[in-house]
Order: sequence, then C-alpha cells, then structure tokens
Amino acid sequence: MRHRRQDVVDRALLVLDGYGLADLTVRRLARELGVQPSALYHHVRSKQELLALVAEELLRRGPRRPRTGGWHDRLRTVCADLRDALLAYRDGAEVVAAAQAFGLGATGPVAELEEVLRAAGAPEELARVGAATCVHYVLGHVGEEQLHLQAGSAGAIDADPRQTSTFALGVDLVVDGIATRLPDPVAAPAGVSPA
Amino acid sequence: MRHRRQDVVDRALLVLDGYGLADLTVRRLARELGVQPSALYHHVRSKQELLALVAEELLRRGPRRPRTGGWHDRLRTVCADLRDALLAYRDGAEVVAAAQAFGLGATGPVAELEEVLRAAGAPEELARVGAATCVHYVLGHVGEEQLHLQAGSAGAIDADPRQTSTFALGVDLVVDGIATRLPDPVAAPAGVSPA
DNA sequence: ACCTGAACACCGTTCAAGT
DNA sequence: ACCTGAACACCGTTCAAGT
Repeated sequence: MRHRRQDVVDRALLVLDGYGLADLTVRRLARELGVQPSALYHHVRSKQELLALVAEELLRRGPRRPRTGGWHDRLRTVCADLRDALLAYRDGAEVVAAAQAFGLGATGPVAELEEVLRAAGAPEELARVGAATCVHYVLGHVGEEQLHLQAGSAGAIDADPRQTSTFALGVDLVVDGIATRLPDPVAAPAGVSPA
Repeated sequence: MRHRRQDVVDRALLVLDGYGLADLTVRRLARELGVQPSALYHHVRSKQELLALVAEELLRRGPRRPRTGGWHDRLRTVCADLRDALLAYRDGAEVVAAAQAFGLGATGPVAELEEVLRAAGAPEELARVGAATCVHYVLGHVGEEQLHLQAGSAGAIDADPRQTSTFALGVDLVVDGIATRLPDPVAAPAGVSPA
C-alpha cells in the first residue's frame, strides 16, 4: 500500500464528504489509507497544509461556466462557480474558510474576481476590496446553507431553489454596490481591453 | 475556589485574549481557574456552548455608538460597532464565526441590522439577506485583519487607519447595493418612523 | 521514497463520589 | 450547588529505524 501525495488528498476529500470536517483527522485518514499516522507526514508538513491542499483540490474540482457578458455577469458567474464548488462537498465552505483563516491557498477565486474588476476599469483598491467582499459573502452564505443542510451530501447541489435565489440576491447587493463606485459604466466592445 | 458560570466565561475571555483560540481548551481553562476539567461541565454543557457564551459576551462588551442619521448611517454604525467588538479580543472574528458556524448565538447584530432595514422600508427578504451580507462581510474582513495582525492584542484597536478605510469601503459596497434595491429613497424626518 | 513502531504531550467528555 | 478523581476514547507530531 504505497501512496503518493495526491492519493492522500483524494482520500481526505472522501473522508470529508463522508464524515464531515470534524472527523477529518490525521489518524482517521491514515487508518482509511491502511497506513500509520506518522506515514502521512511524509506527504504533508502538517494538518494545516493538508487542509489547504484539500481546499485547493475542492475548488479545482468545481465547475467553470463560460465567462460571458459584462463585468456584472462575469462577477456573478465566478461567485456561482465558487458556491457550487463549496456545496459539492460536506462542510466545503468551512474547509475553504479555514484555509483562508490561516493564510493558506484558496486564492484562485479572489484573484479572478480582482482581474474581472480591473478589466472593468476599477481602481486597484476597489478591485481588491470588491473581490474580497464577494468571497466573504459567498463563504458566509454557503456556510449558513450547509449548516441548515446538516444531512444530504454530494450530488445534492441546488436542491433548494429558494436558497439559490437568496444567494443571487446577496451577490447582486455586492455587485450593485461595486457598480456605484466604478468610474465609467460604459461597456467596452468584446475582445478589446481598455488601456 | 468556587465559581459561577460568569466567572468561567470571564476567565475564558482572558485566556482567549492572552493565548488565542487554539489554546482556549477546556483543560487549559480549568487549570487557569484552579479546578479539575470535569468541574467546568457543571457550568456548561459542552465546549460548543462555552464558545457560544464567549462570543456573546465578547459582543456584549463591544462599543455601542449612538444610532443617528438615515438608514445608511445606522447600518454603517452597527457594522463599525461589530468590527470594534471583534478587534478588541484576539481571534475575536474567528470565535464569533465559529459560534455562527454551529448555529449558536451571536445573533444580536444580525437582528439589529434587519430592524434598521425593515424600518427603512425594505421588504422582508431584502432585510434578511442584506443584514446577513453585512455580517458576513464584517466577519470575513476582520478575520483577515486579525490574521495579518498575528501579534498585537487588546487595546490595539484601529492601529492601522488604512485597514479602517478599507473596511469602510467594503461596508459601503454592501450598503450601496442595498440602496439600489430599496423601494423609496426618500428619507423620513428624524424621530419619525414610517408606518 | 515511503513506511513502521513507539512515544510525547495533549484533547473533550462521563460518572461515581465527595462537601 | 459545586467540585474531585479516575477513566475512556481520542488528538497532532516527532523520530529512530526499517525496506
């Protein structure tokens, strides 16, 4: 039973989805892999690093809808992809929030949101704060969703359309707020980026 | 050395601020109180309940600026009070986020934000989502702030004015977004609440 | 390169028993 | 009402040693 780093991460995601974040322990994961707990430290420096890798992989496995339309729509699409990625695994939002909480990984969505805003002509500070605000909202909202979900795990995406519309309203609040701060509401022609 | 429930909570806040959330353990807290770990279960049902009480007390100890001006200003003031309460204790945002994460307490700010929005004429859903969005933003933002703070604990409130202005921008993004959804932008005269 | 075996210093929680 | 003492079933991490 010899494993590589990716095997450990893959199995961790299975444990996460099957038993929740609280039961995703080093010892539990080792048992699941048929290996001693100490063996995991050959693949990973610490449990924190493991959780960061899990968060990253969870996001990587999420959907990626085509980015079309104006910056409003692009922002919403990135947020929706993020939400679906988080909802696809039990305690997904908690895992990614934890990774953020100790300053590791899960920076992909933030970076992409910042780019969308910069491309829309947002000054640097607005791009940074706007992207962060979107991500904070999505993590918080999905965290609440998963709390009231307790049961039902993978595959149950968008089971509750009321939650989805609530999510959309929240995102729009942030997006509309950003719009009031953008210098020029004129949309650039497709394929042409402003200097 | 006989203690009451409030003694336990008070001491927990001291441990939190002195050593951080990771070191706020049942056993550590018991040692600090000069008591056996099992004794704490006479005052508290579980560690979760303890953390919820700590979160609640932390918020109770926060400032409460006068609520003046239109609903924009009132919203901002509630958010600012919340931020200062969280910043006053090491890992404050993490503690309150954790309490929210398992569905306990820390509902005061949400309730007050909802009331402000209802009084401003917001339909029920907008009031609920708007309040939640504000709180998600503040928790996320202060969480990041405290992460990059690592050192420096209580008393260091608003040491970094750049962070404060960044915080304000984020709140305004949400507030402005809510404004675009409110039915009537006409401000009511001070002291008079709309029917 | 990947793993074992054993140890260290911890956890949260329960429960009978004491005052 | 508040606490002790002892136990149970766990944690994350280190480290010498094995193949």
